Amino acid sequence: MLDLVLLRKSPDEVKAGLARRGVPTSDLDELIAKDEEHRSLLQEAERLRATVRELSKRVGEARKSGDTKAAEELTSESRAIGDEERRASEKSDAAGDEVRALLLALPNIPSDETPDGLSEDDNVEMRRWWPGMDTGAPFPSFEEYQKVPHWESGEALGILDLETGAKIAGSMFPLYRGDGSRLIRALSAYALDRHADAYEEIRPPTFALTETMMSTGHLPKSADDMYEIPRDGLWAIPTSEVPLTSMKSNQILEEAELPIKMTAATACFRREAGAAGRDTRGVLRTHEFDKVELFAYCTPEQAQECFDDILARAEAMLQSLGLTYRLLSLCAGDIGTSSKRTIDLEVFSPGVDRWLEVSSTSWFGDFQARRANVRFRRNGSPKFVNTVNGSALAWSRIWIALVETYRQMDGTIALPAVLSPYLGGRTVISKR
RNA sequence: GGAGGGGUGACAGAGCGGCCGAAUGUACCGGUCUUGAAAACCGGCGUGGGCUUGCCCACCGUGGGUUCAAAUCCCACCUCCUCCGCCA
Repeated sequence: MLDLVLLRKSPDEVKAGLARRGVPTSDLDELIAKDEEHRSLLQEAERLRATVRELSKRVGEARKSGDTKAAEELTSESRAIGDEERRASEKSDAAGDEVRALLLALPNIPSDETPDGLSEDDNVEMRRWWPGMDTGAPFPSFEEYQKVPHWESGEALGILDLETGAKIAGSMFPLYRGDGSRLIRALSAYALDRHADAYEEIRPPTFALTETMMSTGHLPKSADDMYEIPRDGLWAIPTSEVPLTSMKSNQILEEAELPIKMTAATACFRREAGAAGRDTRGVLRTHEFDKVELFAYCTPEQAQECFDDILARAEAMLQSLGLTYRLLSLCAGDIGTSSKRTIDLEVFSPGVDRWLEVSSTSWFGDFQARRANVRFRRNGSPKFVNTVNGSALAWSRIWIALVETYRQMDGTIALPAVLSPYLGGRTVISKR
């Protein structure tokens, strides 16, 4: 949520910032007008309420001194003003709700580093990494036996069974089996262990209340992209960013506690309503996937360090797995609603011959903290914290890259040695 | 799922419908005393909002209701604890 005070003080700055994401100036003018209306209604309601309180106090005094007649007069006067106050409050509250709804619908202001542009075509590739790059090796040219899409090799090896997944839950709900399943589990364990030095491991609930979904900015905007359980007022989380961001909601932290860094491995659920029919092969895009998230509550001054650390960890994991990837700086029109700045990591998949998003690191400023009401005490007065998060990493697409990149001529898959401790000492997946 | 008991400021813990934004204690901040510290003593100490900066308004789990007036009474819900039942 944007700072309403900032909008009042420097409307032009806010307008210019949001224009970069395609938000029309008229939206902000509407909000400013509604805010002014709300405040004048509020003043009127508060003035009446103060009168009622004053009169009520005098009723008590009159009663105590035995002046029944005065008490009755004051009571009826107060009653009349009370009715007036009720009507004024209703108007004021209604205007306040409208202000809140308008404010909630607005996205965050992109940071200065965020490149201009309105669609993903305007994202900026920052750099690429591939195994051996440091020692001068050229960008990898993959062998023919690596250029087999994972849905073919996965089915052949018996580690991926999309048909059965679809039978159980519908299409785009994958079913991994045998070593394919174990690989997912290994990746989560490997990641959590790597981050354990600085990030507290959390196993949060998989579902979250509507209010919780609001705090990250997933609601009200992206309701169609999420699975809802209306009977219980719950939503399946699209990322563990949701529960993690709300862990300290409505709390005032001590500045000395910050930054608070946490990591979580959870399933993530996405309806992919806007992407229906796209990337339907294999596990390129699925309704459910496992992901390890890195998250930090921090001061504004710490945000850059936290952002850099999360990005560095995501990159280090990709490098340790020997996968080719690139960094994309998302443009103003492509960053998420709540984000000020986002860098995506895309892994190269030789079988599909495409770059696949496997990580997204974002700085949110105080946008989410304002919604979740997470503050810290500085010089005695509370301020909103900053939130930063990023995936390290999303496994279904890492699974793709591993299965394709490490496919051998004989059709087996020889995985990197770092995973060996998590795969019972083995690194080769072959047909069983 | 059933029965009972709780949810008040950073924490603990009071609070006959009006004098309660809320006693008291602890913690915290400032001061006195002290070579220094501790102790003692004195003072301060919630959050948010509005405007004419001095005042006004809101907040005692959440949402309704009763009343001239609600932390206090009524209803619903959430949540925690104890006991019973069921259960991975």
